[in-house]
Amino acid sequence: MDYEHLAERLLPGDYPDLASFETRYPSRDLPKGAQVTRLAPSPTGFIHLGNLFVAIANERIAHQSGGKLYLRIEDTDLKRKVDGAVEAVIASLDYFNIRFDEGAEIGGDDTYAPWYQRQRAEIYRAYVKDLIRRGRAYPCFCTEEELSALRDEQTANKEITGYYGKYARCRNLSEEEIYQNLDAGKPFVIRLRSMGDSSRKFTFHDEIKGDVTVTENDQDVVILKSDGIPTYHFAHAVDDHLMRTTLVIRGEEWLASLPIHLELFDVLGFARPKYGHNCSLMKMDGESKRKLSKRKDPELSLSFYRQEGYHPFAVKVYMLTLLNSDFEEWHMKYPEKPLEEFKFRIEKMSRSGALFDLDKLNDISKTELSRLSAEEMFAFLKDWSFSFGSEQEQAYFADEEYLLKVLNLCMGTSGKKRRKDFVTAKQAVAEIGYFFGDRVQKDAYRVDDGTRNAILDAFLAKYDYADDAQAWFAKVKEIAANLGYAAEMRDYKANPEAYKGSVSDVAEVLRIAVTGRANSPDLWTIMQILGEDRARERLSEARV
RNA sequence: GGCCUUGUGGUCAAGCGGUUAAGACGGCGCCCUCUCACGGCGCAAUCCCGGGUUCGAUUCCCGGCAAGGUCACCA
Repeated sequence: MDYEHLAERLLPGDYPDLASFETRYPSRDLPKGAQVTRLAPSPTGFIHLGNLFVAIANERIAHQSGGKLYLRIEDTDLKRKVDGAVEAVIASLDYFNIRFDEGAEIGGDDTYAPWYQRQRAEIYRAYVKDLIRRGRAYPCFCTEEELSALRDEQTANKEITGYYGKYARCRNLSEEEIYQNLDAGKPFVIRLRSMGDSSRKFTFHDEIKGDVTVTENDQDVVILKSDGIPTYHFAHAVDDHLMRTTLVIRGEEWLASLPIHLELFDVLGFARPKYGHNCSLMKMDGESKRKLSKRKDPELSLSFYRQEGYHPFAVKVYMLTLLNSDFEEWHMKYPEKPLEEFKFRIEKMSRSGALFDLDKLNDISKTELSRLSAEEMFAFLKDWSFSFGSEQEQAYFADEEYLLKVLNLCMGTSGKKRRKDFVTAKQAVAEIGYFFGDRVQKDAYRVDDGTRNAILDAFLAKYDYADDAQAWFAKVKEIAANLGYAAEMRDYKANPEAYKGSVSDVAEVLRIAVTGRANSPDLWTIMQILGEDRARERLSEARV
C-alpha cells in the first residue's frame, strides 16, 4: 500500500512539517515543579458547579506551583456552540476569583494560540496526514446505519461494541477499494489504526485516584470527522502537547477513554501529561445518589447561586472543603488568611463522589457573611438587589446611614460575638424588610386581645425614646409585673404556676407589634433605629 | 451486560493491623437569655456482607453485594 499517495489523496496540499510545531510552540520556561493546567469547556454557555469544582482545583495547582492556567475552547462540535458562551465562562469564573493567565479572549501571552480548536484545524490535519503516511490511520467509509447495525449485532452477541478487530471493516480495505470509494465521492472519516490489545491490562498512576488498572485500547477510534475536524480525543492529545500542559485535571467521566488518549500520545510521539480524574458532584434523589443533572437540578447552575445571593467566597469555601478534606480545619483555624495560602494537595482530593449538601453550604454562608463588615455587607446586598431584588428592596439602599445601622444590629458588630442571621443576600434583604415599609405579620400573637391591648397601652404610656436599654427593659418588667407576669425569668421558672407567664410573653407582644415577628434582634435597638414616631405608630396600630 | 472506580454515622470525612473510631454539617436535649441569632455543654447515630491471613482486623487478601462512571463522526 502506498501510504504516501493515500495521505495526499485524503488530505491534499502542503502541511507544515511536524517539527516546525515543536519550535512554534516551544516548551515553557517555568520554574521546576510548575504545573501547566487548563480548562477546556465546550462553548455551550452552560457553566455549572462541576466546572467550578474542577476549575478551582486546576487554578490552585497551577498558581501555587508557579505555573499557568489557560482557557482553551473545545468547539469541535458546532451543534453545541452558543454565542457569548466564552465570555460567560470567563465572567462566571472571575466572579469566584479564578483568573486565567492566557487563553481564549484573555489576552496576555498568545504564544500557544489559537485557543479555539476550530481555528487549529490545519494543525490537527498535519498530524493526521502524518499518521496516514505512517500507516497508523486510515479512512473509513462506514455509514451511520452500518455502524449502528454493527453495534446492534455486537450487543445481541454480547460482545464489546465498537470498531475494532474483525469488526473494523475499513481497516483492511484494499487500495482498490479505498480509491473506488473515494472516486465515488463517499464521505469518510479517519480512524486510528490501533495496535492495542484489549486483553492486556496495565497500571496507570492517576494523580487523584492513585493506581488504576486500565485495559489497552483496541478501538480504531475516529480521529478526524467527515467535516475535517478532529474528535475530542485527538484534539486533546495534540493541544495538550503543543500547549505544553503538564497536568490534566478533569472529570472522571474521562477515565474510561484514558486508554485511547494514552495510545494517541504514544503514536504521536508526545510525552504524556499527568492526569487527575476527579469525582463528580452527586445529589440525593429519593433513595439513591446520582450525578447532579442540568435538567433536574437548578442548583447545578452557577447562576443559581448568584440569583439566590450566595456570596461567591462562601461557595468557594464550600467547594474547597469538598475538594481537600483538610481545608475545612485549616480555614477554621485561620479564618482571616486568604484562601490562596492554603496548601492545596491534589492527592487529598476525594476518590469518590461527594453529595452536594445545601445545609453545609448554608452554614458556611452564614459564617462567611458574619465576618463581613457592615459596609461590605451593604455593598454585597446592594449589588444583589440591583440585579435581582424588587424595586421596593432597592429603595432600602437610598439611606445608607440608616441601613448601616440596621446591618450593624443584625450582624451584631458591637457585641463580642457576631450574629449569624444572614445566609444569602436574598434572604437577608427579606429579613430586614420590617425596618422599612414591609410590615407583614409573620407571627401571630399568642395572647388574647384584651391582654394585647393592655400591654400595648401600658407600654405606650410609659415609653420614652430617651430611655437607655436598661431603663427601657425595666419598664417592660414593670408592666409584666402589673399584669400578673413574672418580671424575672428566674422566678417564673421556679414557680410557673404562680404567673400568667413571664416577661418574655410581654416582650413578645411588643416585638410582634413593632416587627411583625416573634423573633428579632434586640427590640430596644430596633425601636431606636426606627425612631420614636414610627415605633409609637406601630405600637398603637397593633391595638385591636 | 462488559470494563473501570468507590464503599466509615443522614451528609462531608479523619483513620493506613491494637483508637473510648477525630472533626464539621444536620437532628435532639440542656445552659446562657425578654425572643431570635451567637456562644457553651451534652446525646443519638457509622466501619456494606461473607470468608480468609493474623494473637488481633475498619485497616491486608479473596468472593459477593451495592453505588457511580463509561461503552458516538458529543465533549
